[in-house]
Amino acid sequence: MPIDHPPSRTPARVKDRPTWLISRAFARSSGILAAGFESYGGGLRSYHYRLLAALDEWGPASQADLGRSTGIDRSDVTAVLAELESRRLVERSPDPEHRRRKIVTITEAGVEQLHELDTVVDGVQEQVLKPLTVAQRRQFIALMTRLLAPEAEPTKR
Amino acid sequence: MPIDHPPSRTPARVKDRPTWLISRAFARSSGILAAGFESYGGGLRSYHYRLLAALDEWGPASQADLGRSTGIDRSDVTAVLAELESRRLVERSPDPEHRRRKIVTITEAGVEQLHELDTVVDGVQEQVLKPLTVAQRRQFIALMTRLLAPEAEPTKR
DNA sequence: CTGATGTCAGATAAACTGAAATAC
DNA sequence: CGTATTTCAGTTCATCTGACATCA
Repeated sequence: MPIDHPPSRTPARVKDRPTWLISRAFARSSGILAAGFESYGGGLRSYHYRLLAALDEWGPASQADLGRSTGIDRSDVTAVLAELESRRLVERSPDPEHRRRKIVTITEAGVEQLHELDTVVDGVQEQVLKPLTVAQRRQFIALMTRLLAPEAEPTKR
Repeated sequence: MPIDHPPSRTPARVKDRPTWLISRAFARSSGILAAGFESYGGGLRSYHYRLLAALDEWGPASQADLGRSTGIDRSDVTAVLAELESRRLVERSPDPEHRRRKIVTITEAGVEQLHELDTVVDGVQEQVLKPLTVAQRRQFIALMTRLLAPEAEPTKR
């Protein structure tokens, strides 16, 4: 019984289970994204971008709060923030009210870096969403946002 | 300037760049999915499922073809297939016409296993898509499918 | 020779786990 | 004491890279 698997297609059973579509879409877009960041250079990656974006949008925060707002594990927040700090893109200072806690602030340089990364991400965006019309992109974003609504959130393994 | 980061929300700048929404959605759904597979036990994971599904839907194929049709790298196909074969879920026999090539076939047991994994994935599905209505799910699948259309495919890092 | 195939050894990014020290 | 925060060490899964021998 010969053989003629279609080139990179998703089986119907998998198509009926959009979890897999998300996963495939992620593989594609995160590959392109990683390539974008890497070719931009500087060794910054998606975690860095997410943290800078959160700090820029919502202002200073403790590391634990950053973890909660970005969905990044605290232990990873610590590590990535240390990298950002060594590049002077953020500053960490102890909270006077809770000396254990550290308050993280984005610097001027951090804001600039964020804007540059924005252009990288925008380029990736264009590639990934190319197959969709403008209206479809709007729909897509709306649906994705709904999927990620906090009420639906409890993820825990 | 005090601090009150919202719990697990996506910054607006990131929201305007749906690449990130895909990535977050993936993190959530793949976490739930991994949990589903793990609690089902047996040590099978997403690659195993993808390969079994492709074999079930499109029939026997060479390993290279499997890699192309599923989007899994051929080196990973080799490894995962070896695991599947040791569980007698697939069989590999040399292609008489190309002695280098191996023809992979799903076994009876493999088909059964696949059906059981389907129920696991269906459960995950329900959780992940809970926030969407039936009509929205249809839309969502359509958009995702379009995003993954083969014409849009060339991914290479 | 070219090009496809299967295999191996290894690297990476994102996510997660568990434990510990510190502070409230 | 219990609880929250930061940090460290280590693991997993999916993915990708480079190399190599085999063969059409």
